[in-house]
Amino acid sequence: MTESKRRGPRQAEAERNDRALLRAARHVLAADGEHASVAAIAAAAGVGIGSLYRRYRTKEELFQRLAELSLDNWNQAAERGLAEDDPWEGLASFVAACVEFGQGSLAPIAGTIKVTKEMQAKSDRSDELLAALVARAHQARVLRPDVTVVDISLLIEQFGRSPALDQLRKQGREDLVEAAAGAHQRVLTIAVDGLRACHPRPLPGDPPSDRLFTERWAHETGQA
Amino acid sequence: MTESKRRGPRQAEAERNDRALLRAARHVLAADGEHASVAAIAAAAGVGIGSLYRRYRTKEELFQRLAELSLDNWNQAAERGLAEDDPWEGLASFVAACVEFGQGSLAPIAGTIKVTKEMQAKSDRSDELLAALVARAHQARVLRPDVTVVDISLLIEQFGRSPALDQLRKQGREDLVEAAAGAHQRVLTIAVDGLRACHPRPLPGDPPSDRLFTERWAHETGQA
DNA sequence: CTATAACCGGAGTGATTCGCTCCGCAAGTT
DNA sequence: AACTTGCGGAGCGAATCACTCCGGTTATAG
Repeated sequence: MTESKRRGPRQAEAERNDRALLRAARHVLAADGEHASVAAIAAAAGVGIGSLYRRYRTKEELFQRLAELSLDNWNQAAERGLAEDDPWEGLASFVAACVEFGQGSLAPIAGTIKVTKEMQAKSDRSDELLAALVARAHQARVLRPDVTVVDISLLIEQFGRSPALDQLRKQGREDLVEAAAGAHQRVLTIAVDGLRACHPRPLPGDPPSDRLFTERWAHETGQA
Repeated sequence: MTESKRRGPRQAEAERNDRALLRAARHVLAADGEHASVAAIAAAAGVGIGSLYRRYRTKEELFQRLAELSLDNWNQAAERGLAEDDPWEGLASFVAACVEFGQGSLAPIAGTIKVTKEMQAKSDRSDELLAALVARAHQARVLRPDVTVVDISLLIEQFGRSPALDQLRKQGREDLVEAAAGAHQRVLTIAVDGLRACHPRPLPGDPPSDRLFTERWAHETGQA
């Protein structure tokens, strides 16, 4: 074999484990918050602690990678949404994709993430993409007129976790996890329908400031 | 004074502290999940650890009291909602009251609560009250026809916590807490509007099973 | 088959945090 | 002043944390 990919006998298993780790980290982070332990993450992924530490030198490094993946997922979902013809469906599918990924699971560790220049660029791009999605929906008059970009972000964060799902998963009730996921989808559908332009009454209070997001992330710019 | 109430020189301070403790416990539980420490709760309430343990013999006893308060609040809110003339306003105000109380903050400790006969009675009553609220809204044709009692419960649980609010509170950014609370209200208004009967399309998936709730609470019946 | 390289799992380690106790002190009452 | 009641937090053993280290296992090469 002259392939440049395979570098070891158990490379395939290693890649599977890596994916399982990142997925498990989201779930455990959602269930346990910022105190989520590496032991719990490794156990949820079905791998040993040693395997986790071979890939990520520290817990922070794993979380950093998770934050990067989350931003990538956000941007990809937004691009797919903009590629759709229907402005409403584009926005709705974007919200659904972010929720399904579990975008809200990293809220508890937001303050511990180092914002590198690379991350900052991705974050800026995510702001632009969401603004474009919202503007397009407003122009098509399918989105409630006083809904802002921040409202959408908060809605995604609010639904980015499911307390019922988290707890059932931790209890090991895998039989109910699917039902809980379906129920979560239902409630999300209800909330998204509340964004439609058919509701005449204005939203209460002032439009929310984006400081509700910017102030929650660390701003020390390390190196990429 | 022949009053039977005052039993000591600092009784008033003690009552204030007790209220502050219960309030702080909800906030810390929301922010830290099931691993919330008594030290964090006492600090958030502005009292010493000793004062906490004089009122509650163990951490579990405090959580137990919190669960009882939560059920009481639920039932009182439901009764107020039924007392309103407008079926829609009655349901909406019930949901808002439960969300504001932070009903969702005890989801992480649901599995650790002992269900006494007293609690079970209150829980049964809460089921009846919510069913009545929902049935009345359905009969008035103001509630989306395929919305069930479980959907409403999940919506309340979903909004019973605000990740942004929790994190800002933990960071001590009291200046932004008010703004975050207002923003949370906005998003809740959006979601509740999604419950209105004006949405013709059916909800996805099967109606959710109430096992999503019953299976998450411990069932060992201790004594009241 | 054997040898070897790559990767695995988890027991062990020092440091930290946990729930909880105990006690000296402050604040009211008489 | 004497006394009662509640206060705060230092300190304790136990539990848990992030992380290291190494003997075992699996897949390929010869």
